[in-house]
Amino acid sequence: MKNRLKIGELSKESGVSIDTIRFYEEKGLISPTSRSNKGYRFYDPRTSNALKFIITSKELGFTLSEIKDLINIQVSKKGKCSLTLNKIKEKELDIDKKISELKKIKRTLNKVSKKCESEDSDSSCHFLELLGK
Amino acid sequence: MKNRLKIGELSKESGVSIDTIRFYEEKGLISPTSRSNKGYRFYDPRTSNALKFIITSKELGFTLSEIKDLINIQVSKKGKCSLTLNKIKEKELDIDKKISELKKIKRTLNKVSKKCESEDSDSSCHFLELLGK
DNA sequence: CTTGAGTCTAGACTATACTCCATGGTTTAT
DNA sequence: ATAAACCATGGAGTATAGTCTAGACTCAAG
Repeated sequence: MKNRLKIGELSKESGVSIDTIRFYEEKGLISPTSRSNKGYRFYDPRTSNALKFIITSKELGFTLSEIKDLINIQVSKKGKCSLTLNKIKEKELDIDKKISELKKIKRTLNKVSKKCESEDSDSSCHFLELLGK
Repeated sequence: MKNRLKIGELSKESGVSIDTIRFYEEKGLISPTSRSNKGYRFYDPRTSNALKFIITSKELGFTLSEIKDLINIQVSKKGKCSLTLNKIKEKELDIDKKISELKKIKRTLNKVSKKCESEDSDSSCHFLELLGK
């Protein structure tokens, strides 16, 4: 495994387009570890994991700006994190909320399936009516 | 409680702006149950729940088009759902995936907190390096 | 019965997150 | 050494999801 990748190689590794990689750099989410003397970007292969994390997080409803905050969390010496512990706890609560909302939607989908599979189903019954019941 | 709301009342109930309500109507997510003879929209108060569901779902990373699909799931007679059972099962799997990704991020945040709180924390340690470990 | 708040449509404008050129320099394989 | 493939910058264009404005109509309270 190469220890540094050009942008096209990183793109293939991660599945993220070259344009998008440069766009994320502009937005401060990732950056090349160095540049060639002619300006070519060189990346640490682990940047591919960072890109996959970005894609996943986007699918979970985080904005690029929120993802940037997550990526930039750094453990600092003597228990003083750059992003304070309180902010981290806040993010954890956000995530708990998301998980419980997803579970609610899942329960509703499950109720719909069950009703659909049963014989006594009722044509007037609607997703929203089952939600939260 | 009134049994029909004008758009401004629905907006106050739901916390969603009038413009956005009309925008969601244009996109087929919601609609007024009737109109006055002069064209004023009248809503069932339950539309407020639909709007709240839209907002929550957006925060979970669903697009308006996906939310529209969810809202329009209808249980139909004799076990034949308009959105087939297979599609519903697919959605359930999507949701399971989301939940497990969220749990992974939460575990990582938790590791960061723990490391920050402990004395042996290491200034070079980074969110992404803790992710997935 | 007027006046201010609420509503209508249509269309322009904005933010976020890309995506696609154009133009020009660089690397690499033959 | 030269063509094909790759990379750079800058700027224009697109999709999604709103948000705002203009100009006109309607409703409700004093």
